[in-house]
Amino acid sequence: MRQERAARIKDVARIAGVSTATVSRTLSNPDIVSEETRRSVLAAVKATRYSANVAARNLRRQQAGGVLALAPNLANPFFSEILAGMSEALAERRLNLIVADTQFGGSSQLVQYADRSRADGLLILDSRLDPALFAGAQCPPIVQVCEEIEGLQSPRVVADNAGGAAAAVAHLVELGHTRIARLAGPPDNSLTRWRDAGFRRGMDAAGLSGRGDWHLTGDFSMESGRTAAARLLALPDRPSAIVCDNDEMACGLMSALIRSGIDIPGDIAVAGFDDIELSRHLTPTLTTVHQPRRRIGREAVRQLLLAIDGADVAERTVIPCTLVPRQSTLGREALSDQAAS
Amino acid sequence: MRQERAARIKDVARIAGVSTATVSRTLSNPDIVSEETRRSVLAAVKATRYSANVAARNLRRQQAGGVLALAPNLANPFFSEILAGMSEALAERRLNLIVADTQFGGSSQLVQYADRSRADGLLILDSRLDPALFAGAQCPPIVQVCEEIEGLQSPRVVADNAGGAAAAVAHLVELGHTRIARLAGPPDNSLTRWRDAGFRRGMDAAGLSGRGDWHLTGDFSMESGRTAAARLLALPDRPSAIVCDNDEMACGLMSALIRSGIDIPGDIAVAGFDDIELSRHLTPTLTTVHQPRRRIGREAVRQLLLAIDGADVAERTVIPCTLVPRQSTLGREALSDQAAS
DNA sequence: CCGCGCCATGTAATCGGTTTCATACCAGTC
DNA sequence: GACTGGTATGAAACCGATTACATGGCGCGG
Repeated sequence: MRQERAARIKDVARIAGVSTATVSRTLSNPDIVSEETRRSVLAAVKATRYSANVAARNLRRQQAGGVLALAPNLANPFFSEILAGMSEALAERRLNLIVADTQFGGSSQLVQYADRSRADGLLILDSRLDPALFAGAQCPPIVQVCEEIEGLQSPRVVADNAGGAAAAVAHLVELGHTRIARLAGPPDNSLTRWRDAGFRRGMDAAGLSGRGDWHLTGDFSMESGRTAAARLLALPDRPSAIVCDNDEMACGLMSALIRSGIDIPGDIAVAGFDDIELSRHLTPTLTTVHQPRRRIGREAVRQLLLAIDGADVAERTVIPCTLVPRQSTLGREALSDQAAS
Repeated sequence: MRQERAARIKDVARIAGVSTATVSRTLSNPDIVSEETRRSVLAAVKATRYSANVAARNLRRQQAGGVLALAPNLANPFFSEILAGMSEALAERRLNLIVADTQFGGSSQLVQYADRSRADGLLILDSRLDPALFAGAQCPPIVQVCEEIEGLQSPRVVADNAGGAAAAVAHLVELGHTRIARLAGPPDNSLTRWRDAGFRRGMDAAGLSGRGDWHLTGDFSMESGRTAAARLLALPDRPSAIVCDNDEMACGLMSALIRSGIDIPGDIAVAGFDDIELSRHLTPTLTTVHQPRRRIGREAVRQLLLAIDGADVAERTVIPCTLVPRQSTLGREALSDQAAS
């Protein structure tokens, strides 16, 4: 059994007794060839196990055959479900999902990604990228996902960050809290800003006013949640509840508070944001705002495909979030049977 | 400002006053052109913001410019760090990482992935795929990662599953346990088999013998861990420790045991496998076997690149694992200050 | 019976690079 | 001064598909 070269369209044409044009037509648009021709071409395709050369097709069609997702840290599980949604949506259109971790290679490597021949579209999940990277005329359509880059004009698909934060406040208010603090993310981050707006909206709706010394800031890491706990404990006048800008910080905060003998939610109720897998396994389980990540990924692809096809695209698509009440606000008894949910 | 077409190599050549061949040489092999020519070509490249068309280059070079990773479920965070390692290693060679979720598209879509023109290599992380998919002569080099497909001959990069399981047993033995049970994965899974071998090796080394009724089976899900707990509790003669084939099952098992009033590790010590992020946040934190996932990803790429370059490749590369002792075997006090680690 | 139009198909241009082969030039050697 | 060898470069083939354009045949209306 000799090592055979892959069949080319010429081989198929010869075997089927037609021209290469007819083979191509049969495969991409079967209806326009006659029944008989179609049969013999398909037979030849099967016999030769022909499969079109992707590079040749892409060259002629002036396309790349794939979409590139730029994420700040692939190892972060927050992204994996978004990527899964993207992969799912792209598979329907037979487009590849190419992923790149923006922390490797530096901008010298990144700049070449903004190239029509490399990707038919860009899904940007990292707000720290320089908008200038995508300014060239060769840059394919872009959709920003979750985070937003100031100064980069493109459609965005984001979670309802404001609505989610407002819902968290409303939930606490409903439980009787009036002394509500906030552990925010970095001030220049778009997520922080939207969640900030939602927090204030929620407070206003309840007739409450935020207090300056109850506004803590972190950097989305567990460690920063831990250090925020120390600042919280040092306050002369402690809040009865705190809304955190993500689950990691909430987790760090909770574990530090618990170690200091604080009861959650008895002394302080805690709410997070994102609903990462971890949240339902903490002790106590963490009340948080769920982002439908798979759906966000799918929707981002949907918008990108629209843009690639030249259709009108919503400048901003907002995906609703839902509050998931758990023990960190409700207490252990109320939910003991749902610990697994 | 009119919408300009991207510059082609011809344009660069004209501006620099040389042929396209010289431009191509200047960019891919600068040393073989004269100093003067190089300068004028590079100036023209900069002026036109020229960037080579990827499809054209790939077509001529008979390559794909990327490597495809096939994973069973992208949303599973276990894979994300492996993918991050792959992405990192591929970036050095300027190869794309294309990811595909094997649960979408079915095998009709999958079969076309095994094509040299689509990917320069395949990284297979899913052992449930049909080896026949990769039997064609057009199939690019393959490396199997973590899991192994029986009947698919190719290099493999796997964690030291046997060694890890043996280390878990040794750890329990050292703590004085002699009555050690096992919660295994699906019997036909390659991970289960290797961990099984390691478990027996560890037991043998300690002069212990496994008991048939202490061998439970699950499917790697938390739910199956939960149902295993019921079977464990129903045993007339309970073990003092149990080694689980992954962390998810260990997690489900622990939460069900705790709800039944069992103390961990007082009544039963529990060990897992994988060291997923969750493990260090459970209560009690879970003793488990850490797999260096990023390194596994990097190593898999290294082997694949060797295979692509036609070099000799180890048929099997085993990456060492390390046991991470935590509260579920040591008790809470012993490690209370390390809860964060 | 002519001519129009449609349908199925073939011919050949085209996509944009890389690389082989040929050539011109120059320095060094006898 | 002819010859050799090496270096820098250009002309053109080539990668393998898709598709614009051309063509031939056939049915049908006038």
